[in-house]
Amino acid sequence: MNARNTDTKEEIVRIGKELIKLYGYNAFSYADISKQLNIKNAAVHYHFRGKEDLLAGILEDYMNDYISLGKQLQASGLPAIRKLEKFIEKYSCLVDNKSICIIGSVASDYNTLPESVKEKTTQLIELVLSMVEKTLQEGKKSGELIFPESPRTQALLIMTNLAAGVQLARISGKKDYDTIKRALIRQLK
Amino acid sequence: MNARNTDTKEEIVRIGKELIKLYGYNAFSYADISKQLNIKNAAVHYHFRGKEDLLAGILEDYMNDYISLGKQLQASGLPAIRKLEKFIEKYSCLVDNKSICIIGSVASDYNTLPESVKEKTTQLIELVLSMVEKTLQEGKKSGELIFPESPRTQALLIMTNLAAGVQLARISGKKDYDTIKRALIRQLK
DNA sequence: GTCTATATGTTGATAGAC
DNA sequence: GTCTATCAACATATAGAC
Repeated sequence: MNARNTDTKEEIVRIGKELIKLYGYNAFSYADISKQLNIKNAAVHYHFRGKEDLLAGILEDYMNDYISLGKQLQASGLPAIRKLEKFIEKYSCLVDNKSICIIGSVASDYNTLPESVKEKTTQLIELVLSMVEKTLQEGKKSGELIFPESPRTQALLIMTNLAAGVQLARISGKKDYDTIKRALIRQLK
Repeated sequence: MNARNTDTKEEIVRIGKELIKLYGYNAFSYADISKQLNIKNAAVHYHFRGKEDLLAGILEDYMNDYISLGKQLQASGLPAIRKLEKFIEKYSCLVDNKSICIIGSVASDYNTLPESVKEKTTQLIELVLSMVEKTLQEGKKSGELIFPESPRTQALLIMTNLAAGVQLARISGKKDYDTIKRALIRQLK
């Protein structure tokens, strides 16, 4: 049963991650998750005592994802612009799935999030921002990338373009997102 | 009673606008509104049959706000950069009130919004985007503003910087938002 | 015309069955 | 250890009182 437990718990997190990007923290319920797993909604409480514990689990899983992506890009030896393009590609996928990024999702719902997880959202954002910042720094140093702002500021600009870009795309369509994406990359060379 | 009716209805919209920027459409309830007005939650249903009707009212009110702002700026005769700064100032106020912009709010909740209002969100975004676009165009023509992209693309970049900027500010603080704001203005000259 | 008492459904969560 | 029957609280919404 231990194997199955682990499976169920992982499945809950996987579905939770999908739902929070599709609907936001407040707009999905344990029932939405349990239905997909053919169990009762209350069963989710066994794996995650309350919804805020699930949210903490979801955020931790995202942090692991980004740490993993960072290591992968680091090991790839790709030029900085390619690393950034790989990163941006993740956002393009979100658009195709009618989803927004986890950062925009928790930021939009921030005032309603349980206190216990607010610190984790800060950590997640810092993690992602510093990833982008480092890659920009690297590209600037090698002369591969040219941009007027500091790497930190440029990272903020890029991240906000992407985060709100995927949000906008839900309403005004993928065309606007693609416009933003292309302009973004163009401005780095 | 007619005067009082109008008052109550206007008050409901005013409070609704605050709440949707603070918590999002799904995270506020008729009870949150009725408490502030010292009436019962069900009384709100008299003025707005259902929550989606209230949302429609809120969005229409925002459209009037932006049309009004547009006319005001147009009549001001200010240089384009000043007009944009006035526009950006609205976003700085949002940060101080721990709020996000209506566009980011409805975009984040878009997948859960009633079908009847989705078209209105598109109209609202188009309205705001075209306002910014026109001002950019005007500044470019007069040589006052210098930017590499088309006015439409530049408007998309600015709007996404602002929309996600205020979201980010909730979590990582106003400092990051101010950094974005300054970079934004710097890049137009 | 304006608002309240009440209904109905859904939510997150507890206690306990297997 | 894993999940289900059940609950109390809150959501939106209707019927009807004043």
